[in-house]
Amino acid sequence: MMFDGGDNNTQEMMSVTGISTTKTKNNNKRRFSDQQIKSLELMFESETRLEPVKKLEVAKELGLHPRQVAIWFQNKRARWKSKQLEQDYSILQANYNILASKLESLKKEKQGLVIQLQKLNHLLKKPEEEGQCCEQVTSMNSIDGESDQGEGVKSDSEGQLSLSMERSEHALGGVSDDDSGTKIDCFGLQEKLNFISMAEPADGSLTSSEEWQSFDSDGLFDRYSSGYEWWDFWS
DNA sequence: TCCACACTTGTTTTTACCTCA
DNA sequence: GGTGAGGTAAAAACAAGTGTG
Repeated sequence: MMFDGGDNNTQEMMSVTGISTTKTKNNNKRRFSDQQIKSLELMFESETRLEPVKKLEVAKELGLHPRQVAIWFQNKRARWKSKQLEQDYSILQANYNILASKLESLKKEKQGLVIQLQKLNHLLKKPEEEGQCCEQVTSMNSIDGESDQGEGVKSDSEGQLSLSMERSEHALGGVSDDDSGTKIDCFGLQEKLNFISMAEPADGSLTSSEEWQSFDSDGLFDRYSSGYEWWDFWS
Protein backbone atom coordinates (compact mmCIF):
# COMPACT_ATOMS: atom_id res chain seq x y z
CA MET A 1 0.00 0.00 0.00
CA MET A 2 1.08 3.53 -0.70
CA PHE A 3 0.08 4.79 2.69
CA ASP A 4 2.85 2.99 4.49
CA GLY A 5 5.08 5.96 3.86
CA GLY A 6 7.31 7.41 6.51
CA ASP A 7 5.15 10.46 7.12
CA ASN A 8 2.45 8.34 8.72
CA ASN A 9 4.74 7.59 11.60
CA THR A 10 5.25 11.22 12.44
CA GLN A 11 1.60 12.06 12.37
CA GLU A 12 -0.23 12.27 15.60
CA MET A 13 -2.40 9.26 16.00
CA MET A 14 -5.55 9.02 17.95
CA SER A 15 -6.89 5.78 19.22
CA VAL A 16 -10.61 5.98 19.63
CA THR A 17 -11.73 2.88 17.81
CA GLY A 18 -8.34 1.84 16.60
CA ILE A 19 -8.71 4.20 13.67
CA SER A 20 -5.84 6.44 12.73
CA THR A 21 -6.49 10.11 12.22
CA THR A 22 -4.68 13.38 11.84
CA LYS A 23 -5.14 16.57 13.78
CA THR A 24 -7.87 18.28 11.82
CA LYS A 25 -11.08 20.12 12.62
CA ASN A 26 -13.28 17.70 10.78
CA ASN A 27 -12.62 14.07 11.42
CA ASN A 28 -15.63 12.63 9.62
CA LYS A 29 -13.46 10.29 7.71
CA ARG A 30 -10.78 8.39 9.44
CA ARG A 31 -8.60 5.89 7.78
CA PHE A 32 -8.58 2.43 9.20
CA SER A 33 -5.43 1.31 10.91
CA ASP A 34 -2.92 -0.90 9.13
CA GLN A 35 -3.92 -3.81 11.33
CA GLN A 36 -7.60 -3.38 10.49
CA ILE A 37 -6.86 -3.14 6.79
CA LYS A 38 -4.66 -6.22 6.99
CA SER A 39 -7.42 -8.24 8.63
CA LEU A 40 -10.04 -7.02 6.19
CA GLU A 41 -7.79 -7.77 3.21
CA LEU A 42 -7.17 -11.24 4.54
CA MET A 43 -10.87 -11.84 4.87
CA PHE A 44 -11.56 -10.46 1.43
CA GLU A 45 -9.11 -12.93 -0.06
CA SER A 46 -11.12 -15.84 1.23
CA GLU A 47 -14.57 -14.39 0.61
CA THR A 48 -15.54 -11.23 -1.22
CA ARG A 49 -18.92 -11.07 0.47
CA LEU A 50 -19.58 -11.35 4.16
CA GLU A 51 -22.51 -13.13 5.75
CA PRO A 52 -24.39 -10.85 8.19
CA VAL A 53 -23.27 -12.92 11.15
CA LYS A 54 -19.68 -12.91 9.99
CA LYS A 55 -19.90 -9.18 9.43
CA LEU A 56 -20.92 -8.63 13.04
CA GLU A 57 -18.09 -10.82 14.21
CA VAL A 58 -15.53 -8.98 12.15
CA ALA A 59 -16.83 -5.60 13.22
CA LYS A 60 -16.61 -6.59 16.85
CA GLU A 61 -13.17 -8.04 16.42
CA LEU A 62 -11.80 -4.94 14.70
CA GLY A 63 -13.67 -2.41 16.79
CA LEU A 64 -15.67 -1.08 13.87
CA HIS A 65 -19.35 -0.63 13.17
CA PRO A 66 -20.87 -3.42 11.08
CA ARG A 67 -21.85 -0.79 8.55
CA GLN A 68 -18.21 0.27 8.24
CA VAL A 69 -17.24 -3.31 7.51
CA ALA A 70 -20.01 -3.61 4.93
CA ILE A 71 -18.94 -0.39 3.24
CA TRP A 72 -15.32 -1.43 3.25
CA PHE A 73 -16.21 -4.69 1.48
CA GLN A 74 -18.41 -2.80 -0.94
CA ASN A 75 -15.64 -0.36 -1.82
CA LYS A 76 -13.14 -3.17 -1.98
CA ARG A 77 -15.27 -5.07 -4.47
CA ALA A 78 -15.57 -1.95 -6.60
CA ARG A 79 -11.83 -1.35 -6.54
CA TRP A 80 -11.13 -4.99 -7.28
CA LYS A 81 -13.54 -4.93 -10.21
CA SER A 82 -12.04 -1.88 -11.82
CA LYS A 83 -8.56 -3.27 -11.38
CA GLN A 84 -9.73 -6.47 -13.00
CA LEU A 85 -11.18 -4.52 -15.91
CA GLU A 86 -7.89 -2.76 -16.43
CA GLN A 87 -6.06 -6.06 -16.54
CA ASP A 88 -8.58 -7.54 -18.94
CA TYR A 89 -8.24 -4.53 -21.18
CA SER A 90 -4.48 -4.90 -21.43
CA ILE A 91 -4.82 -8.59 -22.21
CA LEU A 92 -7.34 -7.90 -24.94
CA GLN A 93 -5.20 -5.14 -26.36
CA ALA A 94 -2.18 -7.42 -26.49
CA ASN A 95 -4.21 -10.13 -28.22
CA TYR A 96 -5.58 -7.63 -30.67
CA ASN A 97 -2.08 -6.48 -31.55
CA ILE A 98 -1.00 -10.05 -32.18
CA LEU A 99 -3.98 -10.69 -34.44
CA ALA A 100 -3.49 -7.42 -36.28
CA SER A 101 0.12 -8.20 -37.05
CA LYS A 102 -0.86 -11.69 -38.20
CA LEU A 103 -3.46 -10.19 -40.47
CA GLU A 104 -0.89 -7.88 -41.97
CA SER A 105 1.55 -10.69 -42.67
CA LEU A 106 -1.23 -12.79 -44.18
CA LYS A 107 -2.21 -9.92 -46.42
CA LYS A 108 1.36 -9.65 -47.60
CA GLU A 109 1.53 -13.38 -48.17
CA LYS A 110 -1.69 -13.23 -50.13
CA GLN A 111 -0.40 -10.37 -52.22
CA GLY A 112 2.71 -12.39 -53.04
CA LEU A 113 0.60 -15.34 -54.12
CA VAL A 114 -1.56 -13.17 -56.35
CA ILE A 115 1.50 -11.79 -58.08
CA GLN A 116 2.83 -15.29 -58.51
CA LEU A 117 -0.46 -16.36 -60.05
CA GLN A 118 -0.46 -13.50 -62.45
CA LYS A 119 3.01 -14.40 -63.57
CA LEU A 120 1.97 -18.02 -64.14
CA ASN A 121 -1.09 -16.93 -66.07
CA HIS A 122 1.05 -14.72 -68.17
CA LEU A 123 3.35 -17.61 -68.97
CA LEU A 124 0.42 -19.86 -69.81
CA LYS A 125 -1.18 -17.32 -72.08
CA LYS A 126 1.85 -17.18 -74.34
CA PRO A 127 1.41 -20.68 -75.81
CA GLU A 128 -2.33 -20.00 -76.24
CA GLU A 129 -1.64 -16.94 -78.27
CA GLU A 130 0.58 -19.05 -80.49
CA GLY A 131 -2.44 -21.33 -81.12
CA GLN A 132 -1.15 -24.39 -79.41
CA CYS A 133 -3.97 -24.92 -76.92
CA CYS A 134 -7.02 -24.12 -78.99
CA GLU A 135 -8.52 -27.55 -78.75
CA GLN A 136 -7.90 -27.80 -75.06
CA VAL A 137 -9.53 -24.46 -74.41
CA THR A 138 -12.57 -25.45 -76.44
CA SER A 139 -13.02 -28.62 -74.47
CA MET A 140 -12.52 -26.78 -71.22
CA ASN A 141 -15.23 -24.33 -72.11
CA SER A 142 -17.65 -27.12 -72.78
CA ILE A 143 -16.89 -28.72 -69.44
CA ASP A 144 -17.29 -25.47 -67.53
CA GLY A 145 -20.27 -24.34 -69.45
CA GLU A 146 -22.56 -24.35 -66.45
CA SER A 147 -20.22 -22.50 -64.16
CA ASP A 148 -20.97 -19.24 -65.90
CA GLN A 149 -24.42 -19.31 -64.43
CA GLY A 150 -23.61 -20.89 -61.11
CA GLU A 151 -21.33 -20.43 -58.16
CA GLY A 152 -18.38 -18.95 -59.96
CA VAL A 153 -20.03 -15.90 -61.48
CA LYS A 154 -17.54 -13.10 -61.38
CA SER A 155 -16.74 -9.86 -63.13
CA ASP A 156 -15.19 -10.06 -66.58
CA SER A 157 -11.65 -9.65 -65.48
CA GLU A 158 -12.09 -12.07 -62.64
CA GLY A 159 -13.78 -14.59 -64.89
CA GLN A 160 -10.95 -14.44 -67.31
CA LEU A 161 -8.43 -14.95 -64.56
CA SER A 162 -10.40 -17.83 -63.12
CA LEU A 163 -10.74 -19.54 -66.45
CA SER A 164 -7.06 -19.30 -67.19
CA MET A 165 -6.27 -20.57 -63.74
CA GLU A 166 -8.36 -23.65 -64.24
CA ARG A 167 -6.69 -24.16 -67.57
CA SER A 168 -3.36 -24.00 -65.85
CA GLU A 169 -4.47 -26.53 -63.31
CA HIS A 170 -5.33 -28.98 -66.03
CA ALA A 171 -2.19 -28.22 -67.91
CA LEU A 172 -0.05 -28.69 -64.83
CA GLY A 173 -1.55 -31.98 -63.95
CA GLY A 174 -4.58 -30.74 -62.05
CA VAL A 175 -5.60 -29.52 -58.65
CA SER A 176 -8.37 -31.29 -56.89
CA ASP A 177 -11.88 -29.85 -57.15
CA ASP A 178 -11.99 -29.67 -53.37
CA ASP A 179 -9.80 -26.63 -53.54
CA SER A 180 -12.54 -24.45 -54.90
CA GLY A 181 -12.70 -22.40 -51.72
CA THR A 182 -9.01 -21.86 -51.71
CA LYS A 183 -9.19 -20.95 -55.36
CA ILE A 184 -11.49 -18.10 -54.63
CA ASP A 185 -9.16 -16.80 -51.96
CA CYS A 186 -6.13 -17.20 -54.16
CA PHE A 187 -7.61 -14.97 -56.77
CA GLY A 188 -7.31 -12.32 -54.14
CA LEU A 189 -10.48 -10.51 -54.97
CA GLN A 190 -12.22 -10.68 -51.63
CA GLU A 191 -10.86 -7.52 -50.17
CA LYS A 192 -12.77 -7.82 -46.96
CA LEU A 193 -10.95 -10.66 -45.40
CA ASN A 194 -13.03 -12.59 -42.96
CA PHE A 195 -11.14 -13.89 -39.97
CA ILE A 196 -13.40 -16.78 -39.36
CA SER A 197 -13.71 -18.19 -42.84
CA MET A 198 -10.22 -17.28 -43.87
CA ALA A 199 -8.37 -20.04 -45.67
CA GLU A 200 -5.78 -21.67 -43.48
CA PRO A 201 -2.23 -20.99 -44.51
CA ALA A 202 -0.04 -23.90 -45.50
CA ASP A 203 1.61 -24.10 -42.09
CA GLY A 204 -1.68 -23.77 -40.26
CA SER A 205 -0.18 -21.02 -38.17
CA LEU A 206 -3.29 -18.97 -37.60
CA THR A 207 -5.92 -21.54 -37.10
CA SER A 208 -4.11 -24.11 -35.07
CA SER A 209 -5.92 -24.64 -31.81
CA GLU A 210 -2.75 -24.36 -29.75
CA GLU A 211 -2.15 -20.90 -31.11
CA TRP A 212 -5.64 -19.77 -30.26
CA GLN A 213 -5.43 -21.24 -26.80
CA SER A 214 -2.36 -19.21 -26.11
CA PHE A 215 -4.38 -16.03 -26.49
CA ASP A 216 -6.46 -17.07 -23.56
CA SER A 217 -3.79 -18.11 -21.16
CA ASP A 218 -5.55 -16.34 -18.29
CA GLY A 219 -8.92 -17.80 -19.06
CA LEU A 220 -10.07 -14.33 -19.94
CA PHE A 221 -12.53 -15.47 -22.54
CA ASP A 222 -13.94 -17.98 -20.14
CA ARG A 223 -14.72 -15.20 -17.75
CA TYR A 224 -16.77 -13.44 -20.38
CA SER A 225 -18.34 -16.51 -21.79
CA SER A 226 -21.51 -15.88 -19.85
CA GLY A 227 -23.01 -13.02 -21.75
CA TYR A 228 -20.11 -11.67 -23.72
CA GLU A 229 -18.47 -12.86 -26.87
CA TRP A 230 -15.03 -11.90 -28.00
CA TRP A 231 -16.43 -9.90 -30.87
CA ASP A 232 -18.23 -7.67 -28.42
CA PHE A 233 -14.85 -6.14 -27.73
CA TRP A 234 -13.99 -5.76 -31.37
CA SER A 235 -14.28 -2.13 -32.35
C1' DT B 1 -37.28 -3.36 4.42
C1' DC B 2 -32.78 -4.79 3.47
C1' DC B 3 -29.01 -5.32 0.47
C1' DA B 4 -25.66 -4.63 -3.24
C1' DC B 5 -24.20 -1.84 -6.80
C1' DA B 6 -22.86 2.42 -9.40
C1' DC B 7 -21.81 6.87 -8.85
C1' DT B 8 -20.51 10.85 -6.12
C1' DT B 9 -18.57 13.61 -2.31
C1' DG B 10 -15.36 15.21 1.00
C1' DT B 11 -11.10 14.19 3.24
C1' DT B 12 -6.43 12.46 3.60
C1' DT B 13 -2.13 11.08 1.68
C1' DT B 14 1.27 10.92 -1.92
C1' DT B 15 3.82 12.90 -5.56
C1' DA B 16 5.99 16.27 -8.31
C1' DC B 17 7.54 20.64 -8.74
C1' DC B 18 9.21 25.02 -7.19
C1' DT B 19 11.65 28.36 -4.20
C1' DC B 20 15.00 29.58 -0.94
C1' DA B 21 18.73 29.43 2.36
C1' DG C 1 26.38 24.67 -8.72
C1' DG C 2 24.64 20.99 -5.66
C1' DT C 3 21.61 19.93 -1.77
C1' DG C 4 18.10 19.57 1.67
C1' DA C 5 14.00 21.72 3.87
C1' DG C 6 9.59 23.76 3.33
C1' DG C 7 5.48 25.12 0.67
C1' DT C 8 1.93 24.00 -2.66
C1' DA C 9 -1.08 22.21 -6.31
C1' DA C 10 -2.57 18.12 -8.59
C1' DA C 11 -3.41 13.36 -8.45
C1' DA C 12 -4.54 9.24 -6.13
C1' DA C 13 -6.64 6.66 -2.50
C1' DC C 14 -9.99 6.20 0.71
C1' DA C 15 -14.43 6.03 3.71
C1' DA C 16 -18.85 7.24 3.48
C1' DG C 17 -23.27 9.30 1.29
C1' DT C 18 -26.92 8.89 -2.20
C1' DG C 19 -30.02 6.94 -5.57
C1' DT C 20 -31.70 2.80 -7.73
C1' DG C 21 -33.13 -1.95 -8.78
